[in-house]
Amino acid sequence: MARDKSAVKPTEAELSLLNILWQMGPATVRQIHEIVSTTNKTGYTTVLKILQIMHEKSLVIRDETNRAHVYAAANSERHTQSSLIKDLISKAFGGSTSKLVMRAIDESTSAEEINDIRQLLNSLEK
Amino acid sequence: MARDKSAVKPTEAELSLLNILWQMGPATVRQIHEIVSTTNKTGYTTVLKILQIMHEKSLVIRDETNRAHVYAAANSERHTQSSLIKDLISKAFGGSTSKLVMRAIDESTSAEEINDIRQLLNSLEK
DNA sequence: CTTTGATTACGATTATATTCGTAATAATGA
DNA sequence: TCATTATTACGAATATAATCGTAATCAAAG
Repeated sequence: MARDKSAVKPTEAELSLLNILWQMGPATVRQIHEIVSTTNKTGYTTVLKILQIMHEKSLVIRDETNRAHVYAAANSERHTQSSLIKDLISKAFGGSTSKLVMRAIDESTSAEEINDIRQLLNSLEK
Repeated sequence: MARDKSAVKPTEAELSLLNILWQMGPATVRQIHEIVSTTNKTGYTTVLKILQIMHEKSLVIRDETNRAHVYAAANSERHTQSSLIKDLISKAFGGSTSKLVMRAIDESTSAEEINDIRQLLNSLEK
């Protein structure tokens, strides 16, 4: 049976490519690899292969019109972030969002970020 | 070179055993397996093997005084939760805690949980 | 002491993730 | 056309994770 698309969790390497795609928008392997190689030594075909696997998993969509295929994230950054958080909340926080938030905020959290969170809470209906 | 202990991230199977250990306190393989088998069909030796690997990684400590070794989590739940969150924040939220909190709170978050979070914010110095 | 049962140790198997070399293919321009 | 270059396709190698069967070991009961 085919795995439910929404249940697909990107691996670490896949997530790093998604981050690039969310930032750049649709891009070729070459463009993506250019960014990747600024921070690590991963080879071109490695990036290509990961993108091909991501395509099989429907984590990215691919425009094959031109010789150099153009890849784009299949899901929004927001959607993916939500699913990663939900996963972590269920596996490490007994399903409690507030416990996660309590752990997320610590001495290293800047006053600015705390303010942002305060404003978010103020803007809630509940 | 040996991997930095604090950098060891439990795998999914390992985290599920840690959850049990945090809840039960120190326990034998048999006790742990008993809990595990209420929710899935994992065999006894599988649980044993994972615990042995966790011991090598220093994710658990082991009391070998008796025939049946007694395992306990090496790090607190709090500490582990913090490190898992920091990891997620850096890999999926560009290092921004407030972005994570914003995604964590959604329509499915209960009013109680929101209140808990409000109280946490009120109790902060910043 | 010896048998029986429980436990740990070990190694093999399977699955997934990551990496990259080489081959095949397509496009370009000389 | 044909050689060169860029790109994708394919398959293999390595690493880690997860699983479990079997062997070795130990302890308790008889």
